[in-house]
Amino acid sequence: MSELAVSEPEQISSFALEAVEVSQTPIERFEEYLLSRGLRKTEQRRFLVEQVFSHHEHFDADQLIDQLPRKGEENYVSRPTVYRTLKEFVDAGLLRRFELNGRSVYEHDYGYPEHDHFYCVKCHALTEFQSERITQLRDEIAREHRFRVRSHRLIIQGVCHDCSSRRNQRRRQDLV
Amino acid sequence: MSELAVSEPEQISSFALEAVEVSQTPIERFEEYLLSRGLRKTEQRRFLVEQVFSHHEHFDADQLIDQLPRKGEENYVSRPTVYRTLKEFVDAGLLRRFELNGRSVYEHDYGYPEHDHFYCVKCHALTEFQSERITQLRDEIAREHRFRVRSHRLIIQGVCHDCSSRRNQRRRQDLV
DNA sequence: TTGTATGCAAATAATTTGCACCAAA
DNA sequence: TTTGGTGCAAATTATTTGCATACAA
Repeated sequence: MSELAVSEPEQISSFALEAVEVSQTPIERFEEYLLSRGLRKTEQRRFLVEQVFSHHEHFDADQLIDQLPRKGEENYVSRPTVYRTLKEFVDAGLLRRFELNGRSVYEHDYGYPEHDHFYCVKCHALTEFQSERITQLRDEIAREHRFRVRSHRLIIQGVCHDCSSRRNQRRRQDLV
Repeated sequence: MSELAVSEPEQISSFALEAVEVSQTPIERFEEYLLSRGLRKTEQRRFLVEQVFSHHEHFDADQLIDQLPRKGEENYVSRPTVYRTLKEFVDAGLLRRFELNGRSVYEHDYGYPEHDHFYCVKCHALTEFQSERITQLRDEIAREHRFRVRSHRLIIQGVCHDCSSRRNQRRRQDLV
């Protein structure tokens, strides 16, 4: 099976990266988006924006739902509404979405710097890194192919430093 | 909705790239894999290797099944067996797998050069390109982060040349 | 013969949809 | 008031699994 297709639930972690300069908070930007489309400011949307932009770096729908109030509790948001709202966030440019191991993973886009990921096939950690060189090279290659770039997604798979150094002895052999 | 998340069935196309030097055909290599694991050479496996390595560049399970014989016809292979066998191909290093729009997409790995993709958000074409510079940069960055690279996956999203040039007038405005 | 492989039907898992009711503007 | 939004239950889609049977070694 490919490295991108492990079946265990993955741990998702990340470095803290410096925030990008933005004139509005994600909340303000989302409100503007709603206004521009004639959509409504509801309790659920307000609550979800807050949650998503206070807690996470990467997450999938289930991880988000898990840390939301349960049915019956205050601020409960149903599963379909979570999915519908995540779509709106992507649409509004607040979140970016990609797929890993068959499920959708979301990460902050608005106010968050461009970055790529290392994916460790041992511990399944998804770790961010920044490199302007990648963007430069990407644009250069796209120019050569007359392709108009909108964005890109790069995941480097392999074994992270932790997993290849502090690995117990009897596993050393698998590490090359 | 993100570019990676269009819901229409995507067209998948590619450039012809030069084959990499290999000492065995995919079929031979698969047989060796089966042998090494004590698995059996069955009609279904033999037929699927042939199909996959004669027809496709990129495909998903449904596209493959569509061009296989139907139930009742000669060489019919059931859906579960197709999925099981695709997994074996990935395991054997014959195919690589990645996810696009929520489904698994497969491409030739064995005997096929390393490459990356452009994904056109207008026509949904997935087009291959080769660049050693990307691999170099990837390895350089990984070294800096002490990450042991096994492979990578890069998809550049945007608008392909065809879609941005021979586009009808009333669409010009969406092209940035 | 002996266990692996296959096909079938059913099960999963993630996500989406239809619809009646609710609420923001 | 009017139209969009929500929750619920059910539907969908892709993929996987249990199990009885078939077949390669």
